[in-house]
Amino acid sequence: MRTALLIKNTPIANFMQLDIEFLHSRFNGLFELNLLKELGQVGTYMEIEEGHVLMRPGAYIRSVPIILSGSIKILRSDTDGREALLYYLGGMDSCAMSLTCCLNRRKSEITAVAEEKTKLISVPVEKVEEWVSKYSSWKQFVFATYQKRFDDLLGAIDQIAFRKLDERLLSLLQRKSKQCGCSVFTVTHEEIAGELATSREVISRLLKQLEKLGRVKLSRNKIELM
Amino acid sequence: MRTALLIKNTPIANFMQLDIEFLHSRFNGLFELNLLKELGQVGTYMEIEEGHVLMRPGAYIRSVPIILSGSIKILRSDTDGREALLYYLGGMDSCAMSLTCCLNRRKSEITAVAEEKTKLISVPVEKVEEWVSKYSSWKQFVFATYQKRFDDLLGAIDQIAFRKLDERLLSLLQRKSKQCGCSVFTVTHEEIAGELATSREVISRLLKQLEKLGRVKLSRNKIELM
DNA sequence: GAGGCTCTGTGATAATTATCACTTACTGCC
DNA sequence: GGCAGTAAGTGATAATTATCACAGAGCCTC
Repeated sequence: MRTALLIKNTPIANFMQLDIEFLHSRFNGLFELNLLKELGQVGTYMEIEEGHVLMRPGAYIRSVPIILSGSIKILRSDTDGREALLYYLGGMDSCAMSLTCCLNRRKSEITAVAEEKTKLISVPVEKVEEWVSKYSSWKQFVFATYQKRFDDLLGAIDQIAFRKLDERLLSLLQRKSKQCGCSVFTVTHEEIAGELATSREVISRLLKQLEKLGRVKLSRNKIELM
Repeated sequence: MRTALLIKNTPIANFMQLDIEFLHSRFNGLFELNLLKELGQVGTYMEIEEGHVLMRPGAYIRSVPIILSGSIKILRSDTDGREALLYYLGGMDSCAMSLTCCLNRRKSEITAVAEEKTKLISVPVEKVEEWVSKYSSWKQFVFATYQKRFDDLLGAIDQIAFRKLDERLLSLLQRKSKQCGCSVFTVTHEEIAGELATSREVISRLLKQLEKLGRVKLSRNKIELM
């Protein structure tokens, strides 16, 4: 069963207006003042619950997110339901896929899921394009986003192409631990299997192996990294 | 031995000045006239022999190529010499990695090899950046390049993460056949193994299997796709 | 036509990963 | 406490991929 994500499709909470002080404190230095003003007018603040699916393959994308806090994981899905983790989006990150899709009016080719409670600003597609010409800081931001995601994808390919599953598993656990800022985190073997494009049994076994080596401690829905 | 590529490092031939008529015929509609003029002044025309290595991991990149004809394959290498094909660059394509590196003065993280005799224009790094602000057609070109390479990488991940080696092999052969425009092409099992991040023996066996199925015909340095 | 080089074929075997079919464990809820 | 539902553990077995160790084939050169 790879549809575990789908049933956690909890609603988005806390829409609110963006005031300029808030934006200024967050984006000062990154975006110019006029851009911040426009962002305040047309951007939408959102809080996304953990597990919420922000984007699915085939869906049209009408906005680009800028993550303020929390994290979003981006997965690639193939036709028969298998998945692979591409990368995480964290603070001040944005999504290259949504940029591409917005700028070209294309459908999403990835899945985006909130890994934890996440706060973000959503920018409507028309502005994404308009601002590229209008604000040099936005143009820089868009370039930087492409570059970061490109690097992330190269990293994903390194893992998938060159590393064995046990190594990939360990580095995924380390990333998750880093992300939540503590050594113990909530995750099922099934979910990990999805991110590493393999099956649950395989992950269960590898985890048991790691536990025997004293690298992790396992319990239901939870993994502690030693 | 994965260094087969290195020994084919034949020199670049035929530097020449670019005249405006030539550029116009190639880029008409894509680039505006003033950009074409500048391109003629600072761009360098090159013909690259098959097998020439244009770029290696760790090298600084001082120019961005625009491919006029032929094709370049882009490989990712890991620390212990293994390689994986990322994508091909063909007509009017450019390389996102070199853009990223140029714009950030970073070192290359990929290998680029001419798959066949290739003609290209090389644009110096300073201009790449300058033109993004100066010419909207260049900005569009850079965006489009990022987007295309991003898609290519997603495609590479699909193959590596979700497909079995025999399928990947077959689709690689099909791509090569398409590239050279004919059903028979020159390649060694070793080279294919490098592109698919596996070993020569594995490829030899899979090819034999395909031959038994009547999908290919094998001979030394050559594969014919049925 | 005899070496020498690279490329290819292949047996034997191991390591890794995948699948099937269960069992067992944990949690929440009535 | 009993039941339902999800998560995790595990044996058996298969499929896939990797490695090692050669043998033979094709081709170039002297």
